[in-house]
Amino acid sequence: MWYDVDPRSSVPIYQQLVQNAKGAVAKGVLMPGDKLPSVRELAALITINHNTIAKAYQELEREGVIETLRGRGTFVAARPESEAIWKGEERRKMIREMMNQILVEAFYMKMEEDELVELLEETVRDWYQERRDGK
Amino acid sequence: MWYDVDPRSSVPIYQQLVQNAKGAVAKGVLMPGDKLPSVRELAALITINHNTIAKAYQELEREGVIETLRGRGTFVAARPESEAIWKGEERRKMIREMMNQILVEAFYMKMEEDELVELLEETVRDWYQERRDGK
DNA sequence: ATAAGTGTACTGTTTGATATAGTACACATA
DNA sequence: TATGTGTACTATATCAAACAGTACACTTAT
Repeated sequence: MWYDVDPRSSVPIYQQLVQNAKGAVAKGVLMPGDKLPSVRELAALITINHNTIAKAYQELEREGVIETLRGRGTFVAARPESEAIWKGEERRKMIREMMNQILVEAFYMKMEEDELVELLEETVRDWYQERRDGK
Repeated sequence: MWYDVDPRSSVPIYQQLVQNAKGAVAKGVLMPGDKLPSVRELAALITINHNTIAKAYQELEREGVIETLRGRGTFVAARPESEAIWKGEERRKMIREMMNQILVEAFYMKMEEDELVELLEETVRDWYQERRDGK
């Protein structure tokens, strides 16, 4: 499930939840309007403190991935048509940083320019293909 | 300089040093055989504890980026012709994870498949171009 | 031989983020 | 009215990161 988590990982539990949820939404596993487990429910499911779940949900809401309605629950947000600018910038920066790391690691793997371009293109094609196929 | 660091960043200082050094070597700013500042020298330069510098140097050596010679100093390593397999795997895994994050962020930016492929290819081309030009 | 400079290895201590535990409140819904 | 929702507290424990200080084995230049 998308909320599976590794408590022994060096990456914080709440961050794992954020990444997993974002990934699940991006891949179409979670659809806009879908209800997420309540903080206490999910806390019981994966044996994690409900405050930790809440922290993850709050970050997800900050990023516009989910919407929370007091007393009702949390739901996958509808993707906004025109996104707030600062979030676009935040994501642009993230992509630049990730790409830089990839380039450096590729260098140490002695990867050729064309080889890397091919690998990245293939990865992107596959990912969008899987998404179209419903994973 | 490659050893510039932000003490207020959420990413640990020693990790910043590792990333920066790897990046500098990959871009050709640091060349094989170049001598790095001694741990105490660099510690004084950027006002960081020398143990923190040592920790960064040890990680860099573990990754095969630098070589340390007792009593002599630390130097940028010559790139090995055939790298140990597990390190290749480590880097392959890193690239996969980075790519996944890029794909997710691109999704939230409503980026089209072709658009993303183009962006990535351009980034790679530019990076290798800069490297050829000596930055 | 001596002194200075190298990485390394300790012993402590402090700080901040993470996670837990327990409780409480305001809100929505059945 | 009762239950379930997110949220907000307080308090505590744990761990990695960073600091401070010291010491040792090694290399090199004086």
